[in-house]
Amino acid sequence: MENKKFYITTPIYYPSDKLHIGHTYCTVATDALARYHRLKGEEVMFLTGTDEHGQKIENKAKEAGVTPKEFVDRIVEGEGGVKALWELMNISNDRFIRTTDDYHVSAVQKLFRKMYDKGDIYKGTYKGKYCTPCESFWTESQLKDGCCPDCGRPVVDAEEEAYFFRLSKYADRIRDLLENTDFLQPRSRVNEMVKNFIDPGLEDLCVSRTSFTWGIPVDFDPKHVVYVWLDALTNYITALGYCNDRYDDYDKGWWPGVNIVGKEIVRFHSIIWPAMLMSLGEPLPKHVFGHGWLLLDGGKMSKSKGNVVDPYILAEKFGVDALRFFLMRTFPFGSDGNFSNELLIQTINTDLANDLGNLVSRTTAMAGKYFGGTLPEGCGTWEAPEDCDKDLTALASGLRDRYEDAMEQFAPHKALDEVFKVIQRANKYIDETAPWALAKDMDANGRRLAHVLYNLLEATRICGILLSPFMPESMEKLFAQTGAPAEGRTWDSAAQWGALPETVSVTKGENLFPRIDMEKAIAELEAAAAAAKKAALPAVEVEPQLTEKVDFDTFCKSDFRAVKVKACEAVKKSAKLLKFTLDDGTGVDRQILSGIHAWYEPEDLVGKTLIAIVNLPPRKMMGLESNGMLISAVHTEKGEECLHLIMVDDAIPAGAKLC
RNA sequence: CGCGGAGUAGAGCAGUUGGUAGCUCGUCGGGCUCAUAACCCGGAGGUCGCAGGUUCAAGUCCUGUCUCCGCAACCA
Repeated sequence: MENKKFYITTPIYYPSDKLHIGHTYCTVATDALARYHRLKGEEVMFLTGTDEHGQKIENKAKEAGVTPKEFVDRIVEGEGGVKALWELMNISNDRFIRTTDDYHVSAVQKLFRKMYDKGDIYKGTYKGKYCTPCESFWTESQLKDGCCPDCGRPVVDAEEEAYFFRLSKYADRIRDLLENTDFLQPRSRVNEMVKNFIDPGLEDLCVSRTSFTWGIPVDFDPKHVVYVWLDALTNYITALGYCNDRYDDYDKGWWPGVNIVGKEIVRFHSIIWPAMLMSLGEPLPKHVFGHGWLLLDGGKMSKSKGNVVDPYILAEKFGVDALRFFLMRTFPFGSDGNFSNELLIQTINTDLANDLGNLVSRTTAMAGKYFGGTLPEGCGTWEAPEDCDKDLTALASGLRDRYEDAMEQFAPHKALDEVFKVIQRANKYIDETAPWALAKDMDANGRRLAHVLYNLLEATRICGILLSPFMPESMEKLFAQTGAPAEGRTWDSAAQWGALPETVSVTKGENLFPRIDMEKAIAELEAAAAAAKKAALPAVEVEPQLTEKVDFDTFCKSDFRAVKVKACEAVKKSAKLLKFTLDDGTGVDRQILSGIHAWYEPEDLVGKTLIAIVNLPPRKMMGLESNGMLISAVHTEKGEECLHLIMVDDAIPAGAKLC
């Protein structure tokens, strides 16, 4: 019997910058769904990847002084890059596609031609507003006050030759797909798409560009590159081998699959993507699910706001599983949610430390204390179950099915809620049965006590199985402590109360989820964020050089001299100023004030030979007169100003002129 | 202007097909001591933005209205 095939994808991310918690959210969710289907015994293919073409990356690479490929290589493969992040987050993707991969490039060219031959792609003229300095086309609606939204300069009417996809031809079928099937989820997204885009009428779509070159060339017309629609969306099938020989899974029945996407690209996935597949004569995705966003302080997180959350820091600090769990547990998958560090820590403490971790801890501790870690034979049954026994077993036995319902609806937050109802019930069960009281008379109550502990282990086992798609590593540790064997960790066994052998060996191990000190952790996170911000600043920055020329005579008028520090003291009531008494070779002491106390202590400077300009007009500072200026080298390091006084060889006599 | 979403206890949020308003934190009181100062029970606290309407019954449907947020060609 062949197992059911399940294909699931994340969007391919745009590697113009480091990925943040939002990308992590999406990928973790898809991973949990993939692992859930694997747990059910299905054959799973899980794809993620990167969308590497386009003008923005071309520009970013230019700024960085590297080729576009070098630029994306660094972000995708490099340290702290996309692949490293997924590895850290324990993402179980089977494949990773980069749109710069050879097989994808040639496949896109082939299917472009296929659609062209069919007549669904045709050559036309792209008319729009063009910003010459930015070399960008804009539509009427994109313009800000009639000017380029990027640079604010005026735009001109322009047109260029381009290829178009006959999207309009498929409008009716798309409307039907959206309105009358469960293709697009959650359902709330349907109205948005239909009202915004279908109702006003679908226009044909420009699918090629000549204004930049970082893309897949149209092979029969190489001055055009394929625009992102065809390039990016088709990754879901080229990665299976569609139109290429690299893989042969497309023909093996892996397609159609499920596309998990962020809400901002629902439009492309629910209108353009199915239309393209219709044109190619291929099956449509089973579902496109548009999840919500993680917001910060109620607003969008973005690089420009400087409020992006770094998943690396969080995973390192709180653990990968805790972070994964938090993301899935806290936010309804289909809608937006407000991210905060406080909420993260609170969720970890409440659900993982207090409820689940503590349940495991007290259960395993008691099994060890009262039975040496192995419960007696026969502990799985009890002749006269009390209400609390029935309650717990009933709730836990039915858990798998309720969990499955939620997961099938793409509602992991609901599935987790069901699991934690059982965990909370189990904690209550301990209070109700009071094992420590039973343990006082083992002769009379030993069998009852063993049964109580067995029930707790069973409830924990079932929860552990269902939590493993979310927290794979931690559940391994949990099973190691509660002694559940491999056959007691399966999907089937999650619906079987009593699947745990009675005499497994139970060991109390380390705390699965340590409690987090909220105040301390928040303080550390803020410090880390500040440090990261600092690290992002350029290592060394110097003032740009002046382009304006100064004529030689003017330069010669500046009288630079070597001077020796005879005395130096801080100016009272001034944070910055030092007062220098200098020997300038004239025999008369010269006094200069300099605002460098932040960098130098006065006693360290006495006797040094410095450089000063001596013919500046006198100037009063803090009531003291300064005659000239000491010369320093200044630069910025990690956003911090640095200053070095120019000190020269003490062999140079006071008053020596610099020229 | 258009489209979409949100307004529910002090805070943050749940509330599939309309039928006694829930959760986490906080707060007040009690219990327990197996456990990660954790666990269990109970109390206080909400006219579910506002105004109408449908209904035996509406946070849940309809109409109007106010406020906030997002989207408007690629940012999960």
